[in-house]
Order: sequence, then C-alpha cells, then structure tokens
Amino acid sequence: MAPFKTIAKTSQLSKLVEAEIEATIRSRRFEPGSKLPTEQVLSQQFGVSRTAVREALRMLSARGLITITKGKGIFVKQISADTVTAPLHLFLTLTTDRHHVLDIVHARQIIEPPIAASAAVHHTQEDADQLERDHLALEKYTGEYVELAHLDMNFHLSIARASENSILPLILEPIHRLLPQIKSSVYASVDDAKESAVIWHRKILDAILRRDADGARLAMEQHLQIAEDHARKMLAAKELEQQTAGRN
Amino acid sequence: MAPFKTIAKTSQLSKLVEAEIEATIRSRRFEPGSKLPTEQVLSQQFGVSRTAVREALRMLSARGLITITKGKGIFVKQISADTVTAPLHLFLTLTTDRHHVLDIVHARQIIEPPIAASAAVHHTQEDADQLERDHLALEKYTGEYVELAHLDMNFHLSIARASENSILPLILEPIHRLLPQIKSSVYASVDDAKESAVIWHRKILDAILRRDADGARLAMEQHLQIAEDHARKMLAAKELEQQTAGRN
DNA sequence: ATCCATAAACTTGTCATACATCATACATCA
DNA sequence: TGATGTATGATGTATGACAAGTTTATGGAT
Repeated sequence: MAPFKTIAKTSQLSKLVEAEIEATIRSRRFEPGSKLPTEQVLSQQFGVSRTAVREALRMLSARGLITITKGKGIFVKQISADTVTAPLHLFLTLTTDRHHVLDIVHARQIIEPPIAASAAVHHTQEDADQLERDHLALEKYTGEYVELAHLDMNFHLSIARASENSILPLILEPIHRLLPQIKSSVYASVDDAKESAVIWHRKILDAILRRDADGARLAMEQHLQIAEDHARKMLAAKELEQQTAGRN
Repeated sequence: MAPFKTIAKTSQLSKLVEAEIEATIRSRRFEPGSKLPTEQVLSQQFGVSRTAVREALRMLSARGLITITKGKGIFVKQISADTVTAPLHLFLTLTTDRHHVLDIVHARQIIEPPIAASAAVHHTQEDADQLERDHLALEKYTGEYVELAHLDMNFHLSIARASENSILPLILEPIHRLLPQIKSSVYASVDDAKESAVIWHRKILDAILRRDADGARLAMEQHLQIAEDHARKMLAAKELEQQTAGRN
C-alpha cells in the first residue's frame, strides 16, 4: 500500500468556479430566467480573474445551464430536453454508424407498450382530453412531413404524461426528439404511413379510454411493429437512393 | 409566424472556432485519443487570438468531445456513455421537484421488466458473464450501504446492457443515479433488504440465462414490487424519525 | 410634463502580453 | 548508472485595453 495518497489534484481555478456556480443553480437559489451577477462582480466575489470566470461560464453555457448574451448579461437557462438530446444525438452518430435508427425503434418497442398500459390505468380526464386533441391534430393535418412527425411525437409524449408518472415523459422525450427527421423521412418514403399512424393511434387511444391496459399495450406493440417495418422500408429506399446517386 | 428566420447571428468568433473544430472531429479526421494542434498553432491557423481558441476549447471540453491536460495538450476524447447520461441526470434532478421516491420506483416497475425480457432474448455470453460477476459482487459484499446500493445498481444496468440495445442503458442509468442515497437508506432501514435483493437478482438472472423472457419479466416485476414495499417502509421510518426529532 | 434623440454607463467579446504551473526530454553530477 | 537539476513547450491564470452590443440617463423640444 502506498504510504501517501494523491492530494486533491483538482486545482484548476475555472473548474472550481464552474462547480460553485453550478451548485448555486442546482440549489434553485436562482430561478430559471433570472440574471446572474456580471463577470466582473463574479470575479471579485470569487477572488479570481475575469479570465477564469469567463472560462467557467463558457463551460456552463456549453452544458446548457446558462445563456450568455453580449451586452445584456448571464441568465440561468430553463433546461430543456434539447439539452439532453444533443449529446445523445452526438453519441449515437459518433458510435453506432447509421443503424441506430432501428435501435431507437427497438427501444421504443420495449418501453412504450408498458407505458401505454400504465396510461390506461392512471390517466385523468384532462389526459384523455389532451390525447383526443393530439389525435385530432394529427388526423386533420395534411402538410409538411416534419410537422406531421412532430404531431405524431406529441401523441406519444401525451401518453407518457397520461401515465401520471413524472419520470416517464422525461426519459421518453429525448428519444422522440431524436427522430423528427427520421420520422419525416418515413412519412415521405412510405405512402400510407400517415393513415397507418392515425388508425393505430385511434386503437391505442380507445384502449386507454376504456382503461384496457392489456389492449393498450398490445395496440402499442403492433403500432411500433409497423413502425419498424416502415423504418426498414425507409432505410432500404435511402440505400437505393445513395447507390443510384453514386453511379452518376 | 415570423416571416423571416434569423440568419446565423453567431458572429461570435469562439462559436465559429468551436464549430470548425467540432466538424473536423465529427468527420473522423482525428482519431479518438489523437492530439490536436496546440492552442498557439490553432490561433494562428484560424487567425484569431488565443483567447477565442481557448473559449472554444473549453466549450468542446465541457461537451465531452475533447480533454485538455495542462502541460500535455488537447486530445480527442473517446466519447463515453457518461457524456450522455450526465446531462440527462442533470435534467432529471432539475426538473423533478422533490425526487418522488415512489415515482422513481413506479417508473422502474414499468420499464425494467420488459428490458429484462429483452435481455433474456438478446444477451451474449459476455453479458451473461458480466451479470454473474455483478451478482456475485453484491452477494459477497457486506459493508457500507452506499456501496451496496452501487452494486445493486450495477446489476440492473448490466441487464440493460444485456439487451444489446444502445439506447436502453443510457436512459436507465440516470434514473438509477437519482437514488443511490435513497437505496442506501432502504438498506439501512429494512433488515432483510440485501438478502431479498440477492434472492431476486438470482431469480432474474436464472431466467435470463435460460432465455426465458416471460420469466425474467415476471421476476423483475416481483423484485420491484418488493422494492416498492421497502421504499414505503423506509419512508415511514424516516417520517417517524422526523416526528420524534421535532419533539425535542 | 411628455416625448424622443443622443450621450453615457454598463456588459460581454476579443485581443495582446506576461507569468505561473505542469509534463517531458535532456544534461549534469555523484 | 541513477538520481537530480535544467531547458523547453504546453496549458492555466492574471491584467489591461478596446470593440460592440444593451440599457439607462440626460437634456432639450414640443
């Protein structure tokens, strides 16, 4: 056994400042949207140079905890799902090359059916109304594929909220935010994709409304099975497209 | 709807440099682990001051794309799951006011059983070995409650990894990271908590190993049902504790 | 007194320079 | 030969200055 332990090597002034500011933000001492002290004041209060404070602020900004606006100041950011999605997206694009589309679909196939079942049991009247609104919005809309994908996503997220569990929507949202562009590709390359979505959303919704947990789970399973088929078709179409493009 | 979108207002020199370096990293022109040019060289090549380059580097570092070591240099980071789970963890801690212990347990009851079922179907031999190691580690350990909770968590995360889906571990980890202190409280206040965990982990593991999806799902459901009971006992014990403390 | 354009003050962004601190390679000496 | 000192190059911090936005104050015209 070594007689001496390594002394806390985390000198790095800017890291300390970053941790300090992050702690105050996490402790809710500053509401989201509120203004932090200026760089000068911070540097005086921490007893370090403006340089160190600025580097700390840039790191916090890159991590999505604050926004910095020239001339105005530093503000605590209302943390959003995008903050989570960006790193997820980066990770997926840098690690798994391309076939992560199916990985996402498979993840949804695993976690969304039981969520739908839970929604069938726990949903309130407000949840039911919201689901009806979401479904109607998708049914009526006949425009851009991107917006179509967005409406589709809303329905699924509302189901997670209807489970009346505060955690489930939070973990489902980053996943769904990963694929508006993917879904829009599906809508673009598969003819009856929207009709299929509307039909199955209706079945899921009906099962939830009559508090039929098993029915909701089953309908969601089938819906996502078809979604997988559509995703595969989309991928095949894209591959073909790339091949023909390569021949030019 | 606004008629015109804001044109890239990011005059922000450091943001441009950041984007430029990020692009080269994403294009794989630098392998993970390789060394980037020094700050001085970068500032000369981009034609900006070292300050701007440094701020760009700090942002990239905060986002997990590079690591900067004093005296050595700047290196492209092998992006890890931690880069993804840290923001989600932050998101969860900032969004869920009061970590509703039972909400977390319920979320786990909903998503972990199907994950176990998927692991039973898709796990490899390496996954099986890892699960055995994790289980043995928990079984043999008889020390701190915090470490006990950590080992418990590892087993559950290994199950998610055994599903051979790249997304599931990423979303399960932040959930589990919400409650190491909670779990340790459970171990501290419920007598047979560890024995129960070992027994049920064994049942889950056996079902997974014999590729019994329904058995794994069921065992996990029961395990988490007991976990809920334990959580309720722990909460009751804490409440009682607070009441007696209030009388002093 | 009100309104409005202009000036002043404040805040972040960038630059330049200097020095401290850490890591490494090389030189030196017992 | 091996431990120690030294030189060099890298990042970390400090300081001062100025540029470029944003807000506030000012001061006159109506």
